[in-house]
Amino acid sequence: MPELPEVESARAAIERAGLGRKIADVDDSDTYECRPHSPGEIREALVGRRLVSAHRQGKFLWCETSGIGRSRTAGPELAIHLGMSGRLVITGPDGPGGRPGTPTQGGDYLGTADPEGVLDPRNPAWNRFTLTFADGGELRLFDKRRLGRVRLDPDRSALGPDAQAITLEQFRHRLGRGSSPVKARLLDQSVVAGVGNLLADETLWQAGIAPQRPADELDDDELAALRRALRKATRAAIAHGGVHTGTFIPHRTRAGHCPRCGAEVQRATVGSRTTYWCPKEQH
DNA sequence: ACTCGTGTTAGCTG
DNA sequence: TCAGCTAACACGAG
Repeated sequence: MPELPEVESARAAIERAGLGRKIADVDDSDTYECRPHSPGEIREALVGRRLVSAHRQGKFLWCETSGIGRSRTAGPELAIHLGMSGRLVITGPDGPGGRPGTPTQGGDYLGTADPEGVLDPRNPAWNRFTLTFADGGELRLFDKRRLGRVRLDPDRSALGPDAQAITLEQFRHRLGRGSSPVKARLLDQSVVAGVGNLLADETLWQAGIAPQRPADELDDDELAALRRALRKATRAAIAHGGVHTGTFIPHRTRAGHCPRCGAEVQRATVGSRTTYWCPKEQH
């Protein structure tokens, strides 16, 4: 279930296994995830091109594409947002014939085990978008809940600096403004890109700051501590393969206890999202 | 059986 | 302009 770390691993997988392969066909018939493009529009734009680079800003992922044939004119950017339930599946040149869950030559199935075989490309149920490469392999967006998005030439102008790359000065100016709860600021992708609900709770817990504090009441030291905690939590989550590996996240349950002081964690809605925090350590 | 939710966005209201 | 809420998406978990 994607937060920033899963998006980064998807980006790295495209870089490792998806670049340079010629696009022979595109299934963009899901009018919801490919909206506002009409069916066939993305296929028309991409057939004959290759993905040449993969980028990420927060939870937003996009690829640059090549010209067609010897043309040096670059193609459109292809953006893929995983939403809340999307996963990328990249298969190797031996394509759909590979056994489900088994890495195929030259590519791999992303994510972990697939005992039910739902990632098998022959199971069409939740495949929302597919690039078929000339070598027979595929890059697919697999998304049960249909919250993902695919689009050409995305507008990134409203996206804030990436959570890992944001400078202290940027962070102070963007985050420490407004009367909203500081957690709402953290979750606002136009303020800082990449923080989801779980990562926000982990970060606030690490920094010892209560989620409902008005953002403009935080002093410089608290904002610095918050940024430090954000970068640390993000880095750790990427290194360990997901935000679930955080210290506080496993204790985000009813009757959960703070892993440091043992106090019972509080639960409330902050910034329209379910929020857990330690009332003893977060102020 | 029923409620809730790791994300985003459009649209509305104050 | 800012801030906050709701619906939509569609399924799994508890």
